[in-house]
Amino acid sequence: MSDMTLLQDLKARGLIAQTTSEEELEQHLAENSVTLYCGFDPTADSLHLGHLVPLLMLKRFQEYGHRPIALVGGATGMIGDPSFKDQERSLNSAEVVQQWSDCLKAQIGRFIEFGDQEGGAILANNYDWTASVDVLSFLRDIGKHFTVNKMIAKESVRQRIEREGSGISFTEFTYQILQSYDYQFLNKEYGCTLQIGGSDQWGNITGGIDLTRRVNGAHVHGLTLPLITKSDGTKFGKTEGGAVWLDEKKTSPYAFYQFWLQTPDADVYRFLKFFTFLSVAEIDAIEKADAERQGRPEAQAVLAREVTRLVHGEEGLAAAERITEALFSGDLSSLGENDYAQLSLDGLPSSELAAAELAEKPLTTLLSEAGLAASGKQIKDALQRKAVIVNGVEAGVEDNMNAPEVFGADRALFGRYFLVKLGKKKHHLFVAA
RNA sequence: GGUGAGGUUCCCGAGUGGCCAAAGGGAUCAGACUGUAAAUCUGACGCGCGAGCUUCGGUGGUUCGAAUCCACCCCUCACCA
Repeated sequence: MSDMTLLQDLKARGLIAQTTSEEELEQHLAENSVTLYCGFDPTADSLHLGHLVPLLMLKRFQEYGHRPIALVGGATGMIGDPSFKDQERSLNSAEVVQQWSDCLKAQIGRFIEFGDQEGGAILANNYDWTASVDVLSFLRDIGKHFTVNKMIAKESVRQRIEREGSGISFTEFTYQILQSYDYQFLNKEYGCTLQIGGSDQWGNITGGIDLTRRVNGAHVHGLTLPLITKSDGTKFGKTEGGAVWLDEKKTSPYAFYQFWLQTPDADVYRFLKFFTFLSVAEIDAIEKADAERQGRPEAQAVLAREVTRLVHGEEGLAAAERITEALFSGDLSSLGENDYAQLSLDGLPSSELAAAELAEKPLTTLLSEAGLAASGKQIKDALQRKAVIVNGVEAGVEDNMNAPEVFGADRALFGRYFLVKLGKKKHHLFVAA
């Protein structure tokens, strides 16, 4: 850790989009062990990469001696945040939100140190203090402090109000009040004086700051993180299969590792600053070394290693590296029988192969069912381009109806394994039943 | 409740009786080139190995033939009440 202040470090990493008065915040952080919070609404049964930056941000604050509160939005998740969404969202049932909240709680626990010690984090759920508030109290005690004029003026909902072809329900419109109430409550209850969130949360955060001042008479702060963008303009955090999740059951450590390994050069140094705890100086050194070397940069490997370790631990990282080494070294013969069993345990996609089915199933069906492509058409395309390799042997279109031979016992490794490669990066292990 | 504008394949967006599985763009996937990068070029892109099958908010109807015409219904938006 360098002798920079926290804010200076965050700034150097490009992790600050906007803050309330920077001098005041700097001073506040210098003089106190600050209690801060960040909310995570349960919109799925797992957090995904979009949540990682704020999550790590809480950790960064904790490392500087501050106390984070991770807030699970059991209440706000029932309403739906309209901020910069161009469409009204459908509501999830109470049971589902409840269940998702529990999932998030379990995940968040892995990133931050919880407990009673100095700086020990707190895990909260806004459902606990929101659910019991009755409508009249809500309207009189909280709603009275908001003017609709101001609420409408917020950029985060303006487009929904102005834009033709959409609208906003009263329910979603009320979201900002609910979130503001959280801040006010946490300030009163835990002395929380800083809220952080994505840049889309600025409107909600300032709403909470105003409410806290009005109700508690306290001067509190806000800080937002930049939206993570990719240099080519496509959305960050998506792969072919959709979002990259933090839950290892939804995105295996191997897939997670691969995601980072494939980071474009143009983004990788920025991402190192966002997603790892390596110091800015160290990252700059890597960048410099990469620039001087010809060929493949080191940065992606470092990034993949660091982030995978953060999210999946040493074991997850080891598994991911084992598979990567086995599949991309180009040398299948180095793998022993046990290694194949381990591959599937480590999270390489795999499935069983029923010999009886081979005769009637074309490869297109077989491989698309295994998840190597979304449809048989795509498999066909790959076959035509010689992009399907089974245990090192190319399969072409003419083999399509020839599964019994392609997956013949004589071609199996150790009598039962078939490693199928589609394209450069997709692998699947078939095990003869 | 009234008036007007709309609902097209993942997204945007053409298409107003056959030449439409439906232009164009984006996203995505694969090939070449590379470094499991970018850029570029090529191909695919509703489903099906195939014959073929199922789409254009919904349901009926007109027609040899409908995404395109008609009726009713559902939904969205805007303005008015």
